[in-house]
Amino acid sequence: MSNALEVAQIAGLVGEPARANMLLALGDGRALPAGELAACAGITAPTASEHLARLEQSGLLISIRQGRHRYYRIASPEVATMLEAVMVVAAGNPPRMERFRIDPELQLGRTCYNHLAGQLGVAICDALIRKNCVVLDGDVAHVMPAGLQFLSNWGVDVGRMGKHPYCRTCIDWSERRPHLGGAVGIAIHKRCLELKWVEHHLDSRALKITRAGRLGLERVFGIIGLAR
Amino acid sequence: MSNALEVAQIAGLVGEPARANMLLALGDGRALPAGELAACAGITAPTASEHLARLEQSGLLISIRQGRHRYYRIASPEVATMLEAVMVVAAGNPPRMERFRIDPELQLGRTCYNHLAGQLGVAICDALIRKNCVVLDGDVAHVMPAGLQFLSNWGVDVGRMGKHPYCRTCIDWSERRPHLGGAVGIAIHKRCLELKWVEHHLDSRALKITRAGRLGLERVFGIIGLAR
DNA sequence: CCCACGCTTCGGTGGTGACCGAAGCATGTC
DNA sequence: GACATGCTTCGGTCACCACCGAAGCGTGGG
Repeated sequence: MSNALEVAQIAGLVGEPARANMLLALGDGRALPAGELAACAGITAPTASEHLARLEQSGLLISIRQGRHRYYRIASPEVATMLEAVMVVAAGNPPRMERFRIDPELQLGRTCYNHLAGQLGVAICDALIRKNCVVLDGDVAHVMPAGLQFLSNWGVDVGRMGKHPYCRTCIDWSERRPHLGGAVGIAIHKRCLELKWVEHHLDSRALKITRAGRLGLERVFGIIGLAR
Repeated sequence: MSNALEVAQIAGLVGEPARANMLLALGDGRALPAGELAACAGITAPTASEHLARLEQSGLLISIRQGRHRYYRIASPEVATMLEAVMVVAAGNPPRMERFRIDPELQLGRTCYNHLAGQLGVAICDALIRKNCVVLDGDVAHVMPAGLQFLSNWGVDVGRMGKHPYCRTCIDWSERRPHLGGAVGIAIHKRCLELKWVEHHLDSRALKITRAGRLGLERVFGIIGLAR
């Protein structure tokens, strides 16, 4: 069965402490830069780069370049499922490991390196598409004239951010829907913080949507019914 | 996260072609002896022995000694799930691998090295327990006087099989219920063949239950409602 | 335009582990 | 009791690969 070779290859990628560390660090759906993953694994940048390249080539991770950083994330729900299944076995049946699922705390809103992710990030992205403010095109998003106007009215000056990663889409495996990254995504996040629509919770990733935020999101973006 | 070490250890066990071959060969719930697994993997007995010992020690496989053979099988549904999850990733998303589930052909009845397994094996074991013919005790089964009588009436002389592996229980991960192995299990299988209650199907593992078999199983054992 | 920073590529080193042959042990068979 | 069979243990060999330092490349900031 030549199949066993492929199985062994995939499992072998996970079967190395440094790589396992990196994969587990990405387990909550975040995208992390190579350098940080190297630190997680306790190895130097060259070694990490080698590992990450192999993980990407084999389809376990995907990466996007953003400036001089390169963000890696889990490639698909299938990969997440596999990692979870390995964790279940690794934990031994009795102790009954906590699952490799996204923390409920993070499900609603979280930051994905400076921009909004989770259900909130997806909802905002959807709203902007519905309003013809942005148009998705692969992994980039084009901000339409209506979008410039809309965001400007809301207090985000998108006009004078000339840098390359203008507006990108970003998908993590836990939500299978895109949210907005890039400079525009970062600006939206910043504005939400200014308006106190969201506030950072516990650690720096989880976001709490405030009462004002719920009202504002409904009034400005037409977003209703976000899970509590 | 020390957890990553354990994850890597488990995944690393699968991440070796020889071991992956052996695990996949056991994927349909059978129990196979070490020598046969060595052949599956294309390695010599010493190497296979080493691998199998590690797989058992880590809880991926369990083994029973039976005479001078040692039968290995998948230790738990969790392990099977993990292997399946790895196969899904290994196959790449597009080709959509056939699942690591028991062949439906084998679900109803199959042989587990000379004795009956699958739903049929479990049903017979249940019936004998219900009739107070056997009592399970860990991985051995005691045949009660009523059982000697019952089996003798049915045409199986259990009295003069004095060998060690008299009657054992055997659980494969696909059915989570025991069936009978050992000399008694083998004799039952043999008698079913003599009576033409079952016949071998396609390859040598899948069993077909004949019309006479359904009638007989109901009349003698009180077994009804086996899936078609 | 130059420097700082993050990532990648390149060689070279060291340790781990897969593998086998030979010998040993247990079990079943004649 | 002697032999065959199946598995295990033991040593030794070899290949692979994780790892790092140094150098190279591209991007962003001053």
